[in-house]
Amino acid sequence: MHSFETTIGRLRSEGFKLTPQRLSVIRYLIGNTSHPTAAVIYKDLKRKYPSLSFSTVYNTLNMLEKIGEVQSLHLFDDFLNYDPGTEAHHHFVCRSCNSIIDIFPRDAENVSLPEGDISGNRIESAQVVFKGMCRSCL
Amino acid sequence: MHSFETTIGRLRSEGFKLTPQRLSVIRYLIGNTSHPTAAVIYKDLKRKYPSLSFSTVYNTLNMLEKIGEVQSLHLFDDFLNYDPGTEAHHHFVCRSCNSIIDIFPRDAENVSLPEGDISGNRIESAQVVFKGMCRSCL
DNA sequence: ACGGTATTAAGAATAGTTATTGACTTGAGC
DNA sequence: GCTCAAGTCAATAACTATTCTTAATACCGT
Repeated sequence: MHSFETTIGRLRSEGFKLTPQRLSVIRYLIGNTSHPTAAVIYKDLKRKYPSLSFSTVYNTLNMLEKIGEVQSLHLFDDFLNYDPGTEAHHHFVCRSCNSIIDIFPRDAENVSLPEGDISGNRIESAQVVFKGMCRSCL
Repeated sequence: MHSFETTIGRLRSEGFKLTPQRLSVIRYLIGNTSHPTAAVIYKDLKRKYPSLSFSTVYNTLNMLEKIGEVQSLHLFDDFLNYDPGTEAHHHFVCRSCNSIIDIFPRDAENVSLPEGDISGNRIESAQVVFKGMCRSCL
């Protein structure tokens, strides 16, 4: 996710209106590395915006995903986690505490993935999901 | 997934009964590289077993997953695909035809993943998902 | 073959996400 | 600042893949 200013600039230029609800979701996500679910975002923002509805959270997340400001992650069976990371990166999922940890290329020197094509199929993106025990649970 | 004989031997030794429904799902999956969904398995087997129910397909798949004979894949938003591959491998998903292609280590010499730990987190498994255009759609 | 018990079939239930609806709000042009 | 069309909001209904429930059935050791 880009800076607050850049993000709302992008929304404006895409024709989206800047509502307080949208701005609050954006503010919530910027710099957030916890990969929150829609439910968590809703619960947290509900305190400040008691009239906030679930649909608005989903609508905003889907809008942000469409313009590439957030990414939804299917790491668990029953819900999505939202990741405001823009830079390409991977994820580590702890099987004990279920936390999701970003793994950036600079921390993953041993990760090397092919580019171009593999077995004749053209690669456009690649995502690695590591599973195990996170440093806090070891 | 192992051979038919090995797989039913494992079921037997784990105390599971060998019902025609289970055997039909196992036969359907062995050697199947199409990564079928539960719905597809159900539809296909329904012809031979008109009384087959959806729950039985799910129950059987969950049982097979529990003993490690199949793996469920969360590659799409709304459903799971089942993979009878036992050997560790990765996947390529075509954004055009949505097909899922197995990528085995022998075909992925350029894929190298860390072992042991990453950023202090202990890695127990790793899954790579490539997305792009498959050779048939190029 | 029998009996105990796991499994099945059918349908209801669940839960996360999406769609619908009708009232409201935003913001561009005057 | 005002008006109005376009778009958004909140509430709730709908959707769908998967799981659960329950009574009836079928497997398998004896």
